[in-house]
Formats: sequence, structure tokens, C-alpha cells
Amino acid sequence: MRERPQTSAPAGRPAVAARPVIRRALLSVDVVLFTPHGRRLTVLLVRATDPRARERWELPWDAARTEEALDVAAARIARSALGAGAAWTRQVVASGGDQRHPGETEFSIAYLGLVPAGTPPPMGGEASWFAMDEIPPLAPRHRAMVDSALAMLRLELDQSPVAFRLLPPTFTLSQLQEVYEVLLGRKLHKASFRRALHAAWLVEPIDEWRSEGRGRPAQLFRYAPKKRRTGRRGVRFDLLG
Amino acid sequence: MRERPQTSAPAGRPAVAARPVIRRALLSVDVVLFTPHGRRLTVLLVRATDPRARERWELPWDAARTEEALDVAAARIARSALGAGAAWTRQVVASGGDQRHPGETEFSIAYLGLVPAGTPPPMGGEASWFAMDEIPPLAPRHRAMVDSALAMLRLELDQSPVAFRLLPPTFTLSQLQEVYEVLLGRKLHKASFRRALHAAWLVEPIDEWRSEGRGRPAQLFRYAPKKRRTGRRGVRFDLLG
DNA sequence: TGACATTAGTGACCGAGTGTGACTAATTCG
DNA sequence: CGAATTAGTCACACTCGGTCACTAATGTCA
Repeated sequence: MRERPQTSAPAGRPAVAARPVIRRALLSVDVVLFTPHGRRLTVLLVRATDPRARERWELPWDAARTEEALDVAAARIARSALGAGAAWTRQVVASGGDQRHPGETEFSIAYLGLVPAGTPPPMGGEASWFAMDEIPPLAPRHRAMVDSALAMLRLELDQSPVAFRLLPPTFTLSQLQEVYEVLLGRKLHKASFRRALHAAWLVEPIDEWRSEGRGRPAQLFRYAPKKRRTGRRGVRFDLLG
Repeated sequence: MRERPQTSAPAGRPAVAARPVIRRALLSVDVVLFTPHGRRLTVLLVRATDPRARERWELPWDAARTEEALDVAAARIARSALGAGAAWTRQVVASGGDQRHPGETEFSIAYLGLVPAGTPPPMGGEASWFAMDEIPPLAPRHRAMVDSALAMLRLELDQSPVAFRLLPPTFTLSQLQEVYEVLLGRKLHKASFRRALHAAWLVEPIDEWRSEGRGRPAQLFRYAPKKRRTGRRGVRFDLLG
């Protein structure tokens, strides 16, 4: 799943690469960027900048700066590692010194970022997408952040329309369903999925069709939420756990 | 709603009170403790330790210690402020220097804690419960933490059985429903509530009845989740927002 | 003491929502 | 052409959730 390092001039990741590798920061901001690759969810990792690092890969991160808000820092770090900004970010978890950080920082704040499908990592092989089940060894704190970020993403899935952030501006309903299936980790029934989607007035069809190989061409849709749904319903004890 | 400061010897809050008020910490851990008082949700505030503080009340907090995990610190701070430990804690949010902290710390990590109904604050009037709509002026970062903590609590409400942490070990179903109503901020229908609760096998009746004033005495229940509910259902687009 | 208010608890109806299978539609491949 | 494949819809059965109506057990008060 890891994308081949393109054989080109090493560019990209200016700010993160320029981070002084010796200084030991008290607080770091670390970013877990997700994007779908086919039926698999992938995470962006960058090569360890410190040559003495125990692991060869790590999450994009940098020391927190006192003059910069945390979410601004997360956006900056994502942009440095990816070249482009994330479509959506959200704070995940703060963790302390009981788990080792690749930069030996005392505390860390992890952010989650979503990147639309098809966004390549910058050239030079300094950053690559890894499927969730093929993630190389990471420092324990980074490994925990990845798991927490995925859990947070799944939590967020039925609170905000995050799935659309993982898709290009126009997409087919099969693509959308595939994203939901990847995030939920289970298959969904086509008819149910479309019925619920239609009832929520979240997407609108555009006058374009896309044919991918064999089979009937699919209509393209765009995310365009129409109404406030008044829906909120009763207490759902059945999904406690 | 604020409880009268009992006129007794000033005890309690040893660790927090002993915090050096001058030292400017980089990172603080702040705790938002909730408990229900009748039909209102209340938050624990302590008197500002620094006499030069702009606000007279603040959330219990302390500087983060590098040798102590964050959740351990939160538990310690809760115990210092309340005398007893919280029944459940959860990390809420990390915030940075764009909002003023009463201790002028650069970064803060907020924790949410639930305290069973009926737990009094320690003697001496150094700590009191305040209803959500009667919270005195707080430093902006603390004010934001309270709001985030309530939002997180409501989110958590249908993910884990947190409501039971706000009740004593045995309770009536009316009490349980009242807690849900306070947390959700709306009335629930009795029959629906009980039907859903019964179907989820979360509580079991004990052989005791309690009569509170007039009306039929209510049976007491205890939290005792029985089965794994297999229930998970389809995508709920309708509650996106 | 007996009517009434009050709170607890349950049964039943009904409409909306959900899981499911079966169907039609439009394309590619051989 | 027909088979395979993917897109899209319909209809049925069942569940779930909102609601009303009723019974039950207590305290209050005339």
C-alpha cells in the first residue's frame, strides 16, 4: 500500500525537515492524516528526521509554539508534511510521558486530519501513505495516537458529515458508500444506505455520469446539505458500550 | 444553587491549596467536575488561590508533572478539590495561549469528571457546586472548558453508560430518567424511556422500594449490564450536524 | 373515612424507520 | 447476441419510537 518513493529531486516538508532534531521540547503537536485508497484507509507517515531514532517512520509533528494556537499548529504541520492542507482537522487526545515519543517530548497533543482521496504525498519519498494494517513500527505514543485518531474518526462519523471530506468534490454514491464501509468496518445494504441518504437531503445530483470499467455508469453527486433535519430522537441505550 | 459555606474549620484541598501561586507553568491540567442537584447539573469551582486573580472562582487545576500521567494528574486534582475521587473521568480538550488561564499557563488540558449525586464539597467554603446557568465569571479558558466538558458529556451519553455515574449505586427509574433529561436538556417520555431501558438489559431491580413524599413508592434498581447487545444499526444521516 | 392529587408502572396502537430480497437499467466483454 | 457487472429502485415485513390511556400505590385534606 505504501506508495513508491518517486525518483525525483527531494523537495517538500520544509518546516518539519528544518526542525532542530536535538532540542527536547516539552509539548509537541502530532498529526494523523487519513485518506482512503480503494477499500483501505491509509495514514501519512514521514521518515524519521533524527537518524538516531529507533523507528524509521513517524507521524508528522513539531514542537508547540506558545504564540500559535494548537489547531493552527496542526494545520501548519499537516501542510508541511503533505504539501496541501487537510480538508478537516480535529483534536484527538493529549498524552503524557508514560509512552515514548520519537522526539522525547514530555507531552503531546494529537490531531486528526482528513485528506480527500487521490491526494498524493509530496515527491521525494519523505512521506508515504500506509494502510492501517501495514503500518510500520512506530514509537508507542505515535502508535496509540493512530488508534485514537481512528476511534475518534468513527465517533465523529455520525456527528458530522466527515465522510464527505474523504472524497473529491464530486463522487458517486457507490464511492460514498465505500467510504462509510471502510470507516465502519462493515458492509452496508445499498438500498438502506441510499434511502437514508436521500431522506437527509445531504447530496444533490449533478448532470454528469462516470463509467468505471464495466457496468452501468454512475451518476455523480456533490455534497450540498439542504435542510436542518429536526430528527433527534429518543435515548439509544442499545448502542451503549 | 451554590451551597452555603459551612462554618467549620478550613480543611480540604491540601495539594491544590499548596500549589505555589507565583510559578508560571507551561502546561496545566484542569478538571470540570459535574454532579446533579435535583433537576440541575452543577459544576465544582474552587476559590482563586492567587489573591491577584481577576476572577474569584476557578476550576480545580494544577501544573502538569512530567513524571505523572495526565489522567493520574486529573484524578489527583479531583481528589484534592472534592475530598473524594470522581466516579468517572475523561479527557476533554487541550487549549492554548489564545485564551487566558487563571494561572497564566501557556497550554492546558481539561478533564471531565462525574460525581454521584449527593456528594458534598469539602468543608470550609473553598469549593462549591454551581448550577450551569449560575456560574460566576471565570477566566476565558476555564469558561470554554466548562462548555466543552458539557458538550463532551452529552456526546458520551450515548456511547457509554455515563449517566449511571451520576447516581448512587441504587436509584429509581425516575431518578435515572431525570439525569438523562438534565443531560439532554429536554423531557423524555416515560414509557419510551423504560421500554428502551428494559430492552437493553442495563439495570436490574432490587427488592427495595423508596417512597419520596406523596405518590406510589418507586422500586429501586442497580446498574447491572447483562448482555452484549448486538444491535448496531445502519448509518444515521439524520443526526448529522 | 373517602375523594383527590401525585407519582410509579404497564399495555396497546400507530406511523416512521430499517433490513432485506428482488427487480429493472445501462454498460463492457466475449 | 447473451452473460457478467455495476447502478439504481421498489416493495414487503418487521422493529422501533412517540403517544395515549389505563392501573397501582401512596399522601393529603375535607
